[in-house]
Amino acid sequence: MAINTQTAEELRLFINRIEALNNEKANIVADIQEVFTRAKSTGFDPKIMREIIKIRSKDKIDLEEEEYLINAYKKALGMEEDNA
Amino acid sequence: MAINTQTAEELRLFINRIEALNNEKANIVADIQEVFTRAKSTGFDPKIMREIIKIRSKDKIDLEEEEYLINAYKKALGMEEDNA
Amino acid sequence: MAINTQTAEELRLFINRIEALNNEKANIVADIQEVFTRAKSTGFDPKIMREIIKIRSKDKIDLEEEEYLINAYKKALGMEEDNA
Amino acid sequence: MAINTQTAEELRLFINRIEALNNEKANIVADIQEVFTRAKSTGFDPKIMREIIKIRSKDKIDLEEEEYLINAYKKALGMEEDNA
DNA sequence: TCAGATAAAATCGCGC
DNA sequence: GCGCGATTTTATCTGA
Repeated sequence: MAINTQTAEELRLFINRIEALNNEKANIVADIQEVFTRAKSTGFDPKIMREIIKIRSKDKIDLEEEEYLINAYKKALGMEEDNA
Repeated sequence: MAINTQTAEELRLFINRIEALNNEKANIVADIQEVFTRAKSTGFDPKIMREIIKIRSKDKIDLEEEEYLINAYKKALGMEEDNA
Repeated sequence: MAINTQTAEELRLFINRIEALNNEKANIVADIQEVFTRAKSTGFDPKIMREIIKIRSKDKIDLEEEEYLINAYKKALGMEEDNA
Repeated sequence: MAINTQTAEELRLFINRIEALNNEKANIVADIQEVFTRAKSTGFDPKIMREIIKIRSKDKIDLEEEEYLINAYKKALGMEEDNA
């Protein structure tokens, strides 16, 4: 075999570590799913919840820039702007 | 073989027809991609364009309902509503 | 506003074109659905048909992929790749 | 407003929980990144490592899938499935 | 920065 | 009708 024992062992450790972290990640993703499911069964709309979470995670400047662009495009297309 | 010639031929025709339609669909998807790419190189933001297209395809009532919910959730969380 | 008449017209053309292509795509998707429906009423199982279509589209790709993976393994083990 | 104090508190808890889990997830993703970076600086190719990890996670799934596809073919040809 | 790959999210269709 | 699984669409990430 062209690869030496030392190197093979290092690779094995890296791979194992990443696979363990991937498992942890999968567990957390499952937990998140479960919270959304419980929230839904309590009567909350998961889609709106995702919207809220997204808004809270984005900083205000980005949101304003995005909204500004949307309004500019709407106006260019002759659509009415948000006035609400 | 357990399946008769007549049936096999029918299946073959259905499959062929679907595969042809899938090809047409793939071509159209590629065309859409190309338009987005050209729009981008002209200076338009594809993400905002997608937003606009989504807004135009949704009817007004759905949008208002969604916005109403978002504001209700924001208020429940002590976040400020959109007043812009 | 940030978008002048010239630019607004360009944007309008891009959006219109994409919306038209989206409509074409929706029509084709509906056609595909209709073929599946007819096939089903003829006695074929749509799920199995989808499997067959998937297999047929993947067969060629899989062979190439397999060769690629073999080379990846070899490389990871310090063996030389096929260059043929 | 449509959401009373009790309900608002429930919503707040759900959102907080999800945001906390999202943070944990982000930390793990950062850890994974860091392992790849260290492995790369040790001389391993991250792309190949990803391939290996993918292969290892798919190996078992692929075997089950292959068997399933064989049955799909048999069924499509009117032959009986394995029931073992 | 950009295209191509990867992962996440939304949508659709089935069965219970 | 509602969750569940599969497909498709969207967003993020990586390497060139």
